[in-house]
Amino acid sequence: MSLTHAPAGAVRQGSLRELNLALVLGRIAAADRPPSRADLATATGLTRATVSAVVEDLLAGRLVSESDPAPRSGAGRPARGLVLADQGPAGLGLEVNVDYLAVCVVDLAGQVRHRTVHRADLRPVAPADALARLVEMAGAAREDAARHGLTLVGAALAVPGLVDDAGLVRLAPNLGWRDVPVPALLAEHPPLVEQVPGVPALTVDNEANLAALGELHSQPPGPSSFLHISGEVGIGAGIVLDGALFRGVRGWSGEIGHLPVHPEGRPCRCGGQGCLEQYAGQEAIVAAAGLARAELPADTATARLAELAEAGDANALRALHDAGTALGVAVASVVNLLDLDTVVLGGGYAALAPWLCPPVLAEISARVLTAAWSPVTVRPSRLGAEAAAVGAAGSVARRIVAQPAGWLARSG
Amino acid sequence: MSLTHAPAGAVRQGSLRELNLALVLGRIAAADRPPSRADLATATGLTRATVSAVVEDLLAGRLVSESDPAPRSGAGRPARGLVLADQGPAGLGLEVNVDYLAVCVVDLAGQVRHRTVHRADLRPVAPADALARLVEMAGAAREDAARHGLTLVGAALAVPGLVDDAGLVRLAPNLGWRDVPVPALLAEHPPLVEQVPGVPALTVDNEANLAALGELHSQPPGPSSFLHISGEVGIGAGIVLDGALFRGVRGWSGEIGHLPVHPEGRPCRCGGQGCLEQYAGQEAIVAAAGLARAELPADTATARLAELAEAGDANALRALHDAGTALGVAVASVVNLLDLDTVVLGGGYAALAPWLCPPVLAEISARVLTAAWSPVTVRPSRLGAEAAAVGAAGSVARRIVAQPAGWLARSG
DNA sequence: CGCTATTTGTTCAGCGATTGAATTATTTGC
DNA sequence: GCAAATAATTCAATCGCTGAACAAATAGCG
Repeated sequence: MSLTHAPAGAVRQGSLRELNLALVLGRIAAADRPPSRADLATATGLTRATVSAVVEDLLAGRLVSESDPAPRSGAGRPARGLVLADQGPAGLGLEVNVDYLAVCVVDLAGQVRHRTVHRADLRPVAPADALARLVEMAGAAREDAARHGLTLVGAALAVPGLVDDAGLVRLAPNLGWRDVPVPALLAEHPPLVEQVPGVPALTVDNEANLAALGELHSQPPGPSSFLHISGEVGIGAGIVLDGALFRGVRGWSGEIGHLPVHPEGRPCRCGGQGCLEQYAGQEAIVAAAGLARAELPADTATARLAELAEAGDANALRALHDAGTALGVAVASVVNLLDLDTVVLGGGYAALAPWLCPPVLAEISARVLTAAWSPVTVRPSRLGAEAAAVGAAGSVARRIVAQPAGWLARSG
Repeated sequence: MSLTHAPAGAVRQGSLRELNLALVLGRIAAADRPPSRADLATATGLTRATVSAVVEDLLAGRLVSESDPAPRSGAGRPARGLVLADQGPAGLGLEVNVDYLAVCVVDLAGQVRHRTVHRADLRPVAPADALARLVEMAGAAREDAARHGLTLVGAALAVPGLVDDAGLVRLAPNLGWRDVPVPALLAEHPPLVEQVPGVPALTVDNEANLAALGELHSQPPGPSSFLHISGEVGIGAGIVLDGALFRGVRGWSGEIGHLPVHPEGRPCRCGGQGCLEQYAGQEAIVAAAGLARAELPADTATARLAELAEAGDANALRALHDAGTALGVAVASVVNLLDLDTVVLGGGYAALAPWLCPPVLAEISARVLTAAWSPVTVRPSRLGAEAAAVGAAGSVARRIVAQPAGWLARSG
């Protein structure tokens, strides 16, 4: 229903080809079967002649390759199928979290081609040292990628905190980071990726945002608008609207953990009262289940909760039900506000989804005016704990698909 | 930070001109002074030759006209200023509300060129009859517009309720409408507007959404992302993100009135509990202020409240403060979620803003994590009660600006 | 008053990309 | 073996942008 947006800048002569390169490549990426040139022509509205010319450029630039034709019945010359190349540009995903470092490489098709996780408590580690370790892991990842014919063209770093436009980590409370200038710190190491026009060498983003992007680009394709909630010690959300992450005016959207669910309730360290985090955060659930915190390292708390709930432990079940109800109140607010029909429970919530979903759905159906006309789906995330790193790498790869001209200009 | 979006469809030969027509016209519309062709060339990145050719088309199509040059110091041939034409296409805005019908005409520049309001209690009137009256008013508006050289190219109707994609009014509780097929009812009358390719003859939308669009296009230009809250008997919100209305998956976004602000609080007719509407809706404020409802027609309730508050009536002041606090809890949720920096109080709230803003701001600063880094502005709406009708008409006019090719194809 | 510098706007040959029709390539079905 | 059908390419024509040259109009200055 919204007005079609014109491209932001001028539409110059050459832009025409750039736009059609992106259009055709995007179609190839979105197709569930390798499309032929003729398929692309009918799907895009371009003529076959134009599609052939565009595809020739894409083949020359090694962004797509020809594959076995999609099976077809009837007479006629057989088609040649087109698929995203499994060699060529790829994205590097980095993640610093409370209890692990992760690095991964994702290719154009969204496949994870490399993954390394290094478990360690990062809270006592200085930011510069944590990043240095990450750089070391990334170096190994790059070599591995090169052996598969992949060239890293950009990196994205996920951190559990607020990041500003310049990549400065303003505040990552659970990590103990404050005002960490990530790009400057990484600039002291040799460059991780090859520069490509139109692809930033490094972006830094909130973990919840990148996890949502990971979910968006996971296979098979899901809805293009949804809410992705990362339930860890803090609770963050990534809001995907019409296939694009919504970042807000300053990039700080999705702070669902501080939605007031009991306005006169428990005080929160954010200064507010009755924030969701105080009722559905990891620590709150653990406390409500009667577990001693000392004997529960952060990274096993959800596993332990799931175990207890599976075994029918009454305290754990009650704690999860109450957390789910609080979460449902917050989710009902979001759905009333944004009219989304899909909510994905990610991070630590993914493993607890069997117990969280019912109370969340109950609150939604009780509190959302339009739920009667169209149901809301609540389901666990597809990707595991490393959704953010995969989403980070994927966001780089997607950028090449969305703007192939930069890569093509580079490789001649 | 977001990826630049390519146009949805194919970029064909002629699309290039279409896009540049929209680009140049958009610049003329956005400029605060009449720009010259040279200004447009530097602003858009196109060459002066291209801009001249594009402007020639726009002049021929009567979408822009030449005006006195913008004052400039220094030597050189004087520029010819370009402004949006005050004759040519215009949008028709229609509104059915509980206690009035409104019709208005807005030209390309966003100026209101005609306005008619007909006060009446519409609740006992059948939808078909209400629409028939509106058509009659629209006929007069069209004649008046024609005398000013304006051609109506599309109509938008604002209703206080939920509307689906096809224009069916699923539910307008305060009006007593349910499943009213507006397009079909209007099709029985002679057409209101001239058909132009790319401009729908009629769109039906929620009043809160269109009021937000009215605010977006009001002069002088404000922020491109904000929340607009229409506080009437019900409370609706229009969410504007990056200069575009966000409608949600099914077009039912902005139901802020049913955000739970006291999850275990008063039951709401929506079936939920503790909805904002029960604490900050018109009826709730009136009741809290101790006013007898019988002696207060809906359309004077807010005026009476403002009067009492102005006079220092303790009950009214307390009622407004409590309502503002409840509203602030809901607004804090929205700001945490979407990271907006501007909240506009519209509808009945506009007149009550002096008393509502302080408690709203207090809740925001207490509950929004990022408020410390960047303040949130809360202010009353600029447009009056007919914001929705003006926004409706303006949305049609803006569509011509965004897609001038359709109009130009029509008028040769 | 006349000259120069400066800025605006137009003209025009050139060029890149799309277009549509014709052509070639390759397979199925009779 | 031949006709029909579908895929992909070739090529002259056309559309719209480009860049440079040119014409128009004014202020500043001697």
